[in-house]
Amino acid sequence: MNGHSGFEAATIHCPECPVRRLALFQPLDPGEVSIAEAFRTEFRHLKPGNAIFRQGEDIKEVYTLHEGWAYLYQNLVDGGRQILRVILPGDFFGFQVDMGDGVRIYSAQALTAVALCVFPAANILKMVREHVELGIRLIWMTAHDEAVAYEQVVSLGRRTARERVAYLLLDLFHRLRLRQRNPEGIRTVDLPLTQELIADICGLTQIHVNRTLKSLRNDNLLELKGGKLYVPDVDLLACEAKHSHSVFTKRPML
Amino acid sequence: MNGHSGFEAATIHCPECPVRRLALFQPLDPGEVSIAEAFRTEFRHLKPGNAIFRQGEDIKEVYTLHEGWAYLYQNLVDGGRQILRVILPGDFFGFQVDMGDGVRIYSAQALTAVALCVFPAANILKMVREHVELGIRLIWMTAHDEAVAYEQVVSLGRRTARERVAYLLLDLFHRLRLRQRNPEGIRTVDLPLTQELIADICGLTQIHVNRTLKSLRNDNLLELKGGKLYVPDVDLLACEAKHSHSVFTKRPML
DNA sequence: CGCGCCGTTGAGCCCGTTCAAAAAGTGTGG
DNA sequence: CCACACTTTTTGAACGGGCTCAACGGCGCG
Repeated sequence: MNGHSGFEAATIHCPECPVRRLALFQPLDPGEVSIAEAFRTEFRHLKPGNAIFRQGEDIKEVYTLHEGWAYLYQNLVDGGRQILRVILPGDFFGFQVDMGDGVRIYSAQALTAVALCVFPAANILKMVREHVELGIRLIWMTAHDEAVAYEQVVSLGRRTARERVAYLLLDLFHRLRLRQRNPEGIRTVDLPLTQELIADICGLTQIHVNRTLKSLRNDNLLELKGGKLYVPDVDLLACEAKHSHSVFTKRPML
Repeated sequence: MNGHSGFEAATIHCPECPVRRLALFQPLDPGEVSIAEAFRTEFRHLKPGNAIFRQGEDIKEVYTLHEGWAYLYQNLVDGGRQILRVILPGDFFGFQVDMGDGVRIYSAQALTAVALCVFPAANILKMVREHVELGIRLIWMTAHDEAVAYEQVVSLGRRTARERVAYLLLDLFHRLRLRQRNPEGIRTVDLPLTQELIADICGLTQIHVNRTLKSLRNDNLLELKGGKLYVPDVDLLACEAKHSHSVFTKRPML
């Protein structure tokens, strides 16, 4: 599912990689991109639900998601969990402070079937020291992730269930559209999230997510069924999501 | 208030700066620290409540807080606000993606009287290109801020009011203790937060923060009065805060 | 003294939760 | 193609944590 089409690891080369424009190595000139490939050690496939890494493990690798959906999350003592970030193709993830001796402070899991570009964590600092521009790129991406995290803090701290769900789906809608050939005309995107996952992102229960979606559907703001998200009017949904400023505008990448 | 003691800008030099061990330039060897000083353009004083920068403004500077308290926040359309991060002496802040042409996505404000080390934003990339280790340090700090933001996401998404307030005060207690000579023995710290500010951090109302503090006080977990926070048993409070893993342990800095 | 800010307390309401159950997919093997 | 198990979605009813509205007390300061 999700259009996975059986790549051979050996046939994927970074310079012609279709998701590269979104990824860590995007700003490098063609000669430098091969640097990335030299550092990449593996091209890995995982099934839906498989763990990529777990809270508490040593940090051995960092990743670029090549295909499919994944997410970062934390488990809680009471059995619940909070999803920290949804990862789409081209997104870089798994980078963390204490890369040397630290452990994972969150887990990562494949949501659909995924293909991953794997880089050894130990090489990252070496890479940065040898190629300063790559270091700057890494600073940029980490700062972007921080900004996105702050946006989620605002959502969870101050927005209602309707606003949170609207904001999440709008965000995903934008990010997915940018990965398409002709972003403008698109009103429907594939969205393999279950209501339970939406709940774990928005800090709600699955049941209340269901009622919230129903309410949004009744107001013709969106339609979510069978893994497809339909948004008739993006501006209307944006209004509902109440994002005072916007991470979408001037978004540096993704 | 808050022990502000009238420094002269000219008399503060980075190599002997008392908060340097916490700051951006901590890992540099003595010779390199003077680099930082060469880039610093100003040592600025602000009064309580003064804005450091505002949402929507161009990004012209980044900062290290030298003395006092400050915080980052976002205003919402409905008049509410969400505090994103509390800044203590030695903390570096104001760095953001799109440093060149972007605008602030959040505001920063002095909570007490503050003293700031100001660096021109335009020089940051130049600095990184000339001193790779400083770039690595910047990656590290940004990744740390991201981790702290994720922790707040978990708090706001999945924890009760009691847990959120307990977690916040415990976090501040830890951070403040680390800035003291003899961290172990300390049970009381200065904490100039009003209940309204705590509410804006924890995503609650001031009234409910009041009731929550009362409840925590009744259980002998903490005492907060007259700008002083007293924690009789850190472990007991940590248990209440329910942080499954800990940003405190293995904390790389701060 | 009077004003403004901050903290405290009470009463009632509402958004989102919990508990419970049924309906509607979805995939698997016979 | 159907039977079966399992996951996901839907709906109902009742509870409760945190909010709103309102009022009062304490404290610092001009």
